[in-house]
Amino acid sequence: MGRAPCCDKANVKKGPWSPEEDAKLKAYIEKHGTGGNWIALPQKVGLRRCGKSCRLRWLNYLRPNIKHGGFTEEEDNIICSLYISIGSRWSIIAAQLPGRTDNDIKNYWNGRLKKRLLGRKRQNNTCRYSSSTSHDFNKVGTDEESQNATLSNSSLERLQLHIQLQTLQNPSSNYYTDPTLRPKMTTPLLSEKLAQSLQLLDENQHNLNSVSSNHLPKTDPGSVSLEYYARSIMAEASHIPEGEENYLGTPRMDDSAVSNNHNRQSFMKRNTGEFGYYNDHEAGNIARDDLMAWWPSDEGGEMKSELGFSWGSTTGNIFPADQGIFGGLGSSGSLCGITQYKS
DNA sequence: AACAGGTTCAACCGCTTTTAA
DNA sequence: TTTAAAAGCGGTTGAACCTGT
Repeated sequence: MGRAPCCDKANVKKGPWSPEEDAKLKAYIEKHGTGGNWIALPQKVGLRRCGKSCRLRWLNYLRPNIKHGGFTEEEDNIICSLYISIGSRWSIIAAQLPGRTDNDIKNYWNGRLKKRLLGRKRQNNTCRYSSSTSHDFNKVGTDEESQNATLSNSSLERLQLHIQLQTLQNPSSNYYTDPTLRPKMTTPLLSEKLAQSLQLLDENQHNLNSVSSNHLPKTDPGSVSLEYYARSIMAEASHIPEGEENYLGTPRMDDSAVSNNHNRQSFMKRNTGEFGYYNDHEAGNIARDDLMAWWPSDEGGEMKSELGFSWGSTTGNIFPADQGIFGGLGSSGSLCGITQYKS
């Protein structure tokens, strides 16, 4: 038994909105507001539309200060970074881009940005994953369906796939020391940041083995790879002030934090998408449920894990977590190893 | 000019989350 | 605390438009 429909489907108009409908809805909301009840709104406005349809039309098209098209390079960078980091959380991504709607960003990503970033699915039977390290995906597996399924995964999964393929094709390859094995990022800025971060990791990779915490899993370097840096970059990039584009990979501390040698943690709130920082000594006060869950469980179960970033001069400066928070490692203030731990 | 295939984007669908009674 | 309704969200669809042959 399903739930009751939100409106009378038989008597509701569907399809594109006419200018008259737009004008009616816009005029009413501008004068009276939504009244906090979209379902009741169409009747008040005098529209034969579903309340959900009105809401969508208002939010995506009619409300003031909406921008359509003409995405800037900066916006591209933000979208790419966030998508790599958090996946298709369009509403959260949209929250970082004033005037943009989740629908717009989703369309832009699916229609253009993804293709630009990842290349076409296939071109002459190959996947143009990276211009410098293109792979023939037909070499991996023979089942057409499974290939398509793989190729339609998120960019993050594709990045992981890239790494896996590298490992499969060349088990002795070292992802950390051989730049040719790393996928290229779309934009020069992001690419540069990634390179910086990876370089810092190269220098500090040994720290991964020096964490003393029972909470940390053993870390397979192959699994602590690109996604962590991409995620780090995303979190960092969102806070880079204008004119300070190169600060990534160095500690972001305020004066007191520096003088007290306190490390800082970045976080992203689950509901608002808000980014923030707090110092180590505050970590225990953070409502863990507020934090973003970043990692889906392996087999499609609920998302349980959370991700913390940390950096600074100490190693293993982990949240006081007993169920699913991770160690970050730092050396010379760099963002480097970040370790996942699932509860 | 006609057609096919690709792209764009508004809108819908159905599921999940939140809210309020 | 429970439950139903509303809101929010992301995936998908399909019509309009674009581009190449």
